[in-house]
Amino acid sequence: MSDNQCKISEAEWLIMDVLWERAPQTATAIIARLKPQTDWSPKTIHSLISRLVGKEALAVDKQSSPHQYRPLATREQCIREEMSSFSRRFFRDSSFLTIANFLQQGRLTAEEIDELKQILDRAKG
Amino acid sequence: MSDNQCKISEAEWLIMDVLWERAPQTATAIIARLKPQTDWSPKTIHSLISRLVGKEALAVDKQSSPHQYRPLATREQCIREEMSSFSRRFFRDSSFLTIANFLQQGRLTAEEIDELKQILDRAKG
DNA sequence: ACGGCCGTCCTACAAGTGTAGTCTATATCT
DNA sequence: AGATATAGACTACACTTGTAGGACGGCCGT
Repeated sequence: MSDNQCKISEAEWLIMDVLWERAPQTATAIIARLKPQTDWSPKTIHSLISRLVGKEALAVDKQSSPHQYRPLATREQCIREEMSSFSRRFFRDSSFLTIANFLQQGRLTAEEIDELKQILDRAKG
Repeated sequence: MSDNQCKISEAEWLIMDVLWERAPQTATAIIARLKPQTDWSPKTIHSLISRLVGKEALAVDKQSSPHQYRPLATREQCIREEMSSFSRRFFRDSSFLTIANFLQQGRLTAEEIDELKQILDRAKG
């Protein structure tokens, strides 16, 4: 049971995204960065940051003042977990079914379709 | 804002899946069906069913006794909502990015790859 | 040096979720 | 018919999530 279960909530992802973009950053910087896309009070953002530290998704550098925050996992790792869990919940863990369904619902340009086919070819080789 | 926001939780999805497989069914039948895959008490399942009725994901036929339950939306509709929300949260609503990422992480057989390419071809035509 | 604003740590509180128990009427077995 | 099991409505309770507020102690500007 070596966890590694990030379990980052929807609101918390916004914080993580800011820090995945650039790290480390202070709370104030994160607040400034999120100002345009959310209407959260700075207090709310502080709370979310604390929770993320609590669930060990973020590390704090308490030496520097104000504290600096930094993600403990890469976005890729966390995304991978989310994708796995999504496949498991909705498509009985079948990558094929998952992708086929996204393909059928997706709005894709001709260029994107070509690019996806190239990815598929590389996957085969 | 005509909702249609199913917002079916993870545990509730198991109930829905049973009824999407076959409907209508009684609580007892659902409980029996879920017996192998969960260790839920029958009470728990009754609770989940009630909540689903409450959020209008299930309809009840109160004429028959015991009551018969039936989904109010198709699995396809609900899955579509989940897929949209997943794309939005993790891939800035880009179908392309979503699919490309699933492709890169997916374990696919050669046959599945070919089939996906066919889907892509049909999508282009 | 003082008044404010901000950083940190705590606390709050409602809604949603997982997981069940109580109570009452009804249906079933013997 | 009496004993027993079940359904269905309601209640319970801890944990997570969204969304803050309060207290206290520094740093910044005047």
